[in-house]
Amino acid sequence: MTDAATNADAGLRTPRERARARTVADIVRLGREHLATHGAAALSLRAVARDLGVVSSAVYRYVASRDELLTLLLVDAYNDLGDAVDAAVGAKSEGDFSGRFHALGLAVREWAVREPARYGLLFGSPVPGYRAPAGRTEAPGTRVVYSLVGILDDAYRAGELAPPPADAAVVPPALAADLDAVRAGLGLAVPDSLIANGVLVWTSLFGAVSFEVFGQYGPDTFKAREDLFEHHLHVLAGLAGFRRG
Amino acid sequence: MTDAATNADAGLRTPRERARARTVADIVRLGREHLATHGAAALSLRAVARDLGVVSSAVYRYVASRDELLTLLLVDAYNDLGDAVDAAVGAKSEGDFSGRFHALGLAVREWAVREPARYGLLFGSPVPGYRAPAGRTEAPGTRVVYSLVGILDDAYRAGELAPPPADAAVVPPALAADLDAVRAGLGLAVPDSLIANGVLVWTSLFGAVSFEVFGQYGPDTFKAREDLFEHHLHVLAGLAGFRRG
DNA sequence: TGTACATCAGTGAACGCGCGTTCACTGATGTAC
DNA sequence: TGTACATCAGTGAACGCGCGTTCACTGATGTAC
Repeated sequence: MTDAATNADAGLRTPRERARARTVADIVRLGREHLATHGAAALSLRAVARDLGVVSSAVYRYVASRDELLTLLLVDAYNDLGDAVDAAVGAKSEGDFSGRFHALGLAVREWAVREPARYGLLFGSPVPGYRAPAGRTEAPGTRVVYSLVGILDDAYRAGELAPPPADAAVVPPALAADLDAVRAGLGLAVPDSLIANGVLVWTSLFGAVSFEVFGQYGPDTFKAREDLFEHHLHVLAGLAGFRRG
Repeated sequence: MTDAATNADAGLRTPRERARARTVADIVRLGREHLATHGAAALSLRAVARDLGVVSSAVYRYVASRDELLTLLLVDAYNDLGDAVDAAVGAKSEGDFSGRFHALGLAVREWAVREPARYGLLFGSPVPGYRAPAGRTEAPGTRVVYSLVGILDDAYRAGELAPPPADAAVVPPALAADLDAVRAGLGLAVPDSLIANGVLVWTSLFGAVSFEVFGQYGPDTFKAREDLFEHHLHVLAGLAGFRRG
């Protein structure tokens, strides 16, 4: 039994409910595999039905449409990535903010390299014609960035983040308003300049991962990709405000 | 007559050759529009033929296959972006390295915002099942990064780039070998640590643009997107080695 | 405990659609003598 | 300058394929009395 099926079974009474949950989990798993080999745009309910050994109309018992399957896969992928990041961050001690930051970055990269198609679904070009339904993907989709924000805010409160030099801390008023809203919405203590840098660190982390996963570096230029990424993480840590150490 | 058709006509003698070049340019233009509205994975020769007002088999006179049309569109988009970047950089005086750097970044973002689908084709998830043929996309595909590298190397030679602090300049040997190969291949003067930072600046620039274009920020969080991007560019300039100014 | 009924999973056929690509063909445009 | 021939653009039909989704249906599994 797969982990997904085990999870899906939790708290379900009747055999029918359990069988149903297991079938939904199978559909998600097969969709995942299909995604990995053929890409999101080519994801097809009929192909999933074939792999499931069932006639194509039967999957409509479990999934209302192709778009809903995509939503399930999106949520599944976000949670898988979120779990990987949480596990890596949680393995570091609570006060080791810099260690947690590095663990987060490495976990994102590792997951992306291991799951390039699912990473592409989450962070690549949007799937044409698909719009995520309101309220289904927001929570799982923000897990990583909230974890990152949490680490930086905790580090700041603990006095371990150095604010950027004054001349680099100037933020235009319209942007300051956005950043204030972020701070208020998430209950943060970090000042504007560090939030702004944090956003850059966030986008840069995913930019570096995307370039590697999407093949922008070309096949030969960088052989020491782990080293390159770790160097990037090191520099980004400095950008985020961590003092050298 | 479109610009593309004008360019395609250059140096062509006979009316037939000119008509042919104009038709190929029309096909590329229609493919571009199709791309913008339906995405790369949905790009279809039949749809292009319909828009061209011609039976589907007729386009095979001009384009050997769907994959070749994709290649044409890839090259077309790379060159369009490259032209936009060259124009923006060229508008700054030769010695204004920092200005050139900012112009490059802003031009990339502006082009991407104006052409999200083509940007996605170049920098999003790879098109499933498509592999660029060797030798067709490399040159146009490297225009922007070569421009960036040129600006940074020129600035370094002019003494306007400060190398990072010694403790941030440590590069592991395997990565140093990659960076040495880059330096030798491109005839650069910049030291390892600045090349490494330059790679991060490059990926971060596209990471920031991709987050904005692919909708990762969410619809509401940042209203002052130009300000945010300019702030990022400012910080990235510092990372690249430009002194504050 | 047994029976009548409701619920549900899965079938198979069908609808209407779009796709890439091939092929034999018609007619118009260009070229060589 | 006129004619015979070659080249090329575009047609229309066809091949075989896959897709999402609907619908009436059969049988098996569960539930209420």
